[in-house]
Amino acid sequence: MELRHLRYFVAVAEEENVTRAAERLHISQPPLSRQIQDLEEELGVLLFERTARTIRLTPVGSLFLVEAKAVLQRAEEAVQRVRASLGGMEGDLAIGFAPSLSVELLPEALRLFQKSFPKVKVSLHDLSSDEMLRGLHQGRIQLALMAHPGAKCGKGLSMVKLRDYDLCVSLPPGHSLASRKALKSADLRGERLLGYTRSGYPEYHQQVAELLGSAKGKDSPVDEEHDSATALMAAVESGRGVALVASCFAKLAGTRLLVRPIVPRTRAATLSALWKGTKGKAPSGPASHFLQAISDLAMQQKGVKA
Amino acid sequence: MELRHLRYFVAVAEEENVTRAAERLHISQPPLSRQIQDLEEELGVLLFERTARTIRLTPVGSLFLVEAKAVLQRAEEAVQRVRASLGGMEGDLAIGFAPSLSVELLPEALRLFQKSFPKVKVSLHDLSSDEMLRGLHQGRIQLALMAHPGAKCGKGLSMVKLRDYDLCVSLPPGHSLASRKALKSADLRGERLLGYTRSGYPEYHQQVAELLGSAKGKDSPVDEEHDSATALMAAVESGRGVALVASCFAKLAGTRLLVRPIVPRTRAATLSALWKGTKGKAPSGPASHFLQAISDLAMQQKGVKA
DNA sequence: GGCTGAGAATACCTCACGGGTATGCTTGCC
DNA sequence: GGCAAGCATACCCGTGAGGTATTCTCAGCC
Repeated sequence: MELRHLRYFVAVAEEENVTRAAERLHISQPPLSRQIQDLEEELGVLLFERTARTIRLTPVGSLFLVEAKAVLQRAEEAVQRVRASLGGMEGDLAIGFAPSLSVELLPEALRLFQKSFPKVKVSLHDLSSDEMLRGLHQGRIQLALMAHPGAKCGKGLSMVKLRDYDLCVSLPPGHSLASRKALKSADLRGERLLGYTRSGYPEYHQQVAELLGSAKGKDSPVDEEHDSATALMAAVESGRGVALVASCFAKLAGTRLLVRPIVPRTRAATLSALWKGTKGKAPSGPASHFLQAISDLAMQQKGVKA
Repeated sequence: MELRHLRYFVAVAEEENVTRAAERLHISQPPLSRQIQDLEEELGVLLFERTARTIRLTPVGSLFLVEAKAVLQRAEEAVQRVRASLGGMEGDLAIGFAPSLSVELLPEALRLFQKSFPKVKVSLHDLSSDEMLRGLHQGRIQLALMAHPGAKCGKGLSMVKLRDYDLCVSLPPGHSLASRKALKSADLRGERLLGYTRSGYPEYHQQVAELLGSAKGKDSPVDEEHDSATALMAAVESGRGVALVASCFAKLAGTRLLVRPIVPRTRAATLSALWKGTKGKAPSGPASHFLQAISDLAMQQKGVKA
């Protein structure tokens, strides 16, 4: 029996659903089923009652849930204590970040992290996606917070999704659509559309094209391209048009601009964390703790939203 | 971090010697070194002070030793509790055993086991080595206690060594060599030598031949062959000669025969436990607990001897 | 009752890593 | 200085954890 078995068991027990538990653990469903079966065999005990569509703890399983949590808790404590005895971890941590996407998570995560590891020197670097990937490979940054890079992520890097953001429309205050709580894609007909540059944000353009089609009879529905969130914000503020942005743009814009959700909900972007190392392996050093902090936070916010 | 890391760490910390710890864990030294390094890296803490020839806990390491033991303890407890909640494990356990070799360990191990698992029905089967191997494959026995089968163990079986036994000479009381505390191989010159059958115990014959060479100018130094310990005992008792036997024969013979060690010490046989399953994997069901009990006992007796 | 979709189990494959062997490196000791 | 004890490094191999594709089962629905 390994701690892995206990972590997996707890996830399944709490979700009462193997598929969801697998998502939470960032593995796929079948291996999780098998690990649970292995655990049951090793213990010689049936932990779950199964029907074809449901899985629920047996009484013995409930007992073992308490026990398993206690063991994991104790293991966590052991690690904490030995780390604490060093007076907190020291070291440097360089993080690359996409400001517009990470605005909701990064500041709070940073605050949490520095509370636990005050001696770690964190440096933040506003970089493009390509720069981040290069920076990771070259070791100039240990962690990157950026839009999900899809398949082109390259070898030697690991990744977790942190948070999905939906598409929204950003308007200047006083705009004719400002009174609406939510907007449909049809509402944008006739509006001058501002957006990010196609070269720097290809996924963004794909999403926008899917939403609006070639309804406007052009290659791209975007009439004017800007290369950063701040530039886009200024352009919208100046009244040159409206912009399709991710929901977290709202936080960035503060009271300068209005942000209205698109219905039905459409994915704009996924904030992911990347680091150097073979897939599935946690980063080393302070980066692992920062990742822990920001994932916890993301999970928490997700829970609140749901 | 997995429980494996903690088990390994505890072994190294307690032995203060990677090589010995590896033996105790039944793995080889280099992978153990690596796992310890992995653990240190993951914790971000130096657990051991190393010189080229020694390895000793750092102060932090000592702290973590306490913690690691506590975690393992807690995990063990978790398993015990959930098993206990089933009112103790039930089931059947068929064990094949070589009476002469297992006489020192088996009765005591059985007693310990039945104390913890009173509901398990244990059946003992006095079998030849070949019968045991077949029995394991066919599932007629779940565990075999027999002389170490060397390479010819066959696929699909796992094995651990439990205990080594040295060669001794068994004499009838009143024999001319009876007054000696220990015997050298030269002392046996001129004695009529009784032993086990060559077909049933090839390793035994090899050991004996190595000890005595062809000093007696024959194919084998053994003058008379018997196919069981009880037969051999009767033959020696009747005064037909002396027998080379494993040290545990003493327990079997009680006061009927004398048993004197050979110096220098020579390996006679190794008692091993075998079961069905891929290598390195513990047996399933009650067999795993019986194995646990008998290994613990063997370790303990070894400790006393050393 | 047949159809469909949700969700667990099964089958089979892949590759990372735990473990093995061989070897190197350091140092205490005769 | 040669030797041996003992940890680390280099490299190889097989196992098994995890992935994908598929099947199986049943609840809900028409």
